[in-house]
Amino acid sequence: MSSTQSLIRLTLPDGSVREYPSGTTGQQVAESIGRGLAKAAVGIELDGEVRSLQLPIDASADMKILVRDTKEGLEVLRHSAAHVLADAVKRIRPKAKLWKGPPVDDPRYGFYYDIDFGDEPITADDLPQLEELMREIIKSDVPFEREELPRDEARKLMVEHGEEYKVATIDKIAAEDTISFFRSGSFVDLCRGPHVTSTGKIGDGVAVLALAGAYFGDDAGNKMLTRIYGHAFPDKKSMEEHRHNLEEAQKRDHRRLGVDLDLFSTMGDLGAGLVLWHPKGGFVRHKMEEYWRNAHLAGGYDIVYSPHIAKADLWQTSGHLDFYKDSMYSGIDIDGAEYRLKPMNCPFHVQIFKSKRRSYRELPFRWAELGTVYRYENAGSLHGLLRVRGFTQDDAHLFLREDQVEAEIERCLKFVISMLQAFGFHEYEMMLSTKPEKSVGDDAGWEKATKALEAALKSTELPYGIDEGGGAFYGPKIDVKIKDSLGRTWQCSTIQCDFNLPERFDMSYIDPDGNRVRPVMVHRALLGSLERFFGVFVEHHGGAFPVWIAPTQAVLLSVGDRHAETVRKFAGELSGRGLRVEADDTSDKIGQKIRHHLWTEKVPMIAVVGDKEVEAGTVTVRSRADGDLGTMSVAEFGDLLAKMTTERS
RNA sequence: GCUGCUAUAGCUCAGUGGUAGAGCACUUCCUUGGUAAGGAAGAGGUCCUGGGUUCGAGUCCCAGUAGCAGCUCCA
Repeated sequence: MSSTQSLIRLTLPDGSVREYPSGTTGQQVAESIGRGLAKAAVGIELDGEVRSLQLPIDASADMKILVRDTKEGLEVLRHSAAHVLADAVKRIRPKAKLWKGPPVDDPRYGFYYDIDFGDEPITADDLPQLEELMREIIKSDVPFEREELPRDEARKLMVEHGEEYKVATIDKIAAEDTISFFRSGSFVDLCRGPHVTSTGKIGDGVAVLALAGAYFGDDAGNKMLTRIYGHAFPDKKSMEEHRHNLEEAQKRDHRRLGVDLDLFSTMGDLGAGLVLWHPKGGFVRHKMEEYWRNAHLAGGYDIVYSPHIAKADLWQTSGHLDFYKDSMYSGIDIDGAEYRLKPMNCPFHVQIFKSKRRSYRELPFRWAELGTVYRYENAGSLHGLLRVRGFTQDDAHLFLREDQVEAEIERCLKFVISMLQAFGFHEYEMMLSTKPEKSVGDDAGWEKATKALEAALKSTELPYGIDEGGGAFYGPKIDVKIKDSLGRTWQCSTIQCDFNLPERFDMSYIDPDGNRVRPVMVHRALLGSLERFFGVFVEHHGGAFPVWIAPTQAVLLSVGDRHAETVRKFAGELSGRGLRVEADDTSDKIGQKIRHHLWTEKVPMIAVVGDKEVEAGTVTVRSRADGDLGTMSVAEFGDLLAKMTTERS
């Protein structure tokens, strides 16, 4: 360390400046400020760089002490927990070879460690033992000691330990970078850090959660290693809350609710990734589509339809066979020509455009279709309704003159937001993706289109991010992510400019001077895939659909058998008004009926009919969301349901 | 596609190489009641499919199919 005892000046976040001898460690600084702080500290930020507490500081800098419950502090905590997990693993499998163990930003897991177990694999049954070992290591409170080694010594150390992946990592570390290790007791791991000062600082909020495969180097061409997922929180209580949240998410899983509420199924003999819509799920989807169609017709769109298959030539011209052949189903021979199932709707809409000569006076065209497409997805990526092989896009294509682009995109984005709000999503994350390295179309076109997208984003006055180089090869795009009731985000909506297809299909319209001019093409989907959106919608509402879209809006319950006739009569009156109301005239007890309809079947409203109600021609209403709504006439109850239906609540 | 795990009643799941089980749901009966489970009886099975080992396979082995967790991919 520095032999000169010069002083360094550290500026803390509150603006105060403290002087220390050069070489003072972050830990010592924290202790000098306060014992409580020193205890909570897990790392420091020095001029914006996160570092370990045990490192000496040898220059003046802005310094922030990271405590365990900040974002940066948690990363250090979780990184250290990963290190302890590796230590635990080596105790039960000394021959295991370590690859990497970073903290991760995932709602379910805090960190993982990728390990090659060779011919001594572990199973899920070993996870509790690993968690127990981690707790022991944490309890023994062994110091984390950081040391730097010259390259050849570092290499030798890892070769001695049989850590071939670590040796490979060392060989990849740039010459000017230092090679550091962290020791805790007898365990040593090549690691950049930062780590907490001792294992005890990790605390008792740790868990070992799951086991999975992961490619070495995250490359599908490489060998598959075993990934162990864990989590670490500042305290035990947070960990318990996390487990509780995982359970809550499980209860809302659309695959679970799909079975429980009899909405849809994907299993059976029809083939993986294909969906059967049962009557109730079909009804909800029907209501979604009905709203969608009406909104499009009101919003200046025309509705078009296209077939499920087309000649391979069309997909050759569009470029799909060149770019996405692996994801397209193989050809079908029809009268000696090859046909393909459609993976997208756009070429058909282009064909509609090309079916006659188009004038500048006709533009813009806004053509929308609920078009069912088929894509071959890897078997392992299929997931309920969220990732399937046959799905319906709420697709539309705009064909525009250049002077219409900006206004149309703004109109589009506003439409996206109103549609998402109609389905109960009110929080968004929007992202503008710009020109990637490989692209078609000239720079001027890209710039104009990107500006038009950005102007539309600005007009919404909502925040958005920019993904530089994240656009498709054929044009820039806006993606909208929605946030659900559990705070998870889902990408559904997209607005994409396309410079490729108009070119490939040689599209044109006639301008005022009689010249042929290329139209601008915009693809957009509001809900994305209906299957996927339905899945997200189910999870967002936990299966408890709002009145306007619920398959059954209300059930009338008879208290005793003598009310059966009246309850059927009342339900008939309400059904006659176009409301989806059923009667439960069975002789179950009222408590059981309420439990069944309101809680198990998640019907939004129930109404009880007993002696009093028969006498007065009323019903006593209870809402799933708002509880007891009191007694009202049958007509009033009908008005309430009708009002909720039109207001989409 | 890859790694690992799983497949028994409508659902959730027990099941030790030797006669197929439970809870909930369902049907019927009793109960006639007032806002989150009244009682009794009954019915319900291609133990995923196909091979193999064995006197004998739901159970062990192999393959396929489907699902789960993750990785890779996602126009």
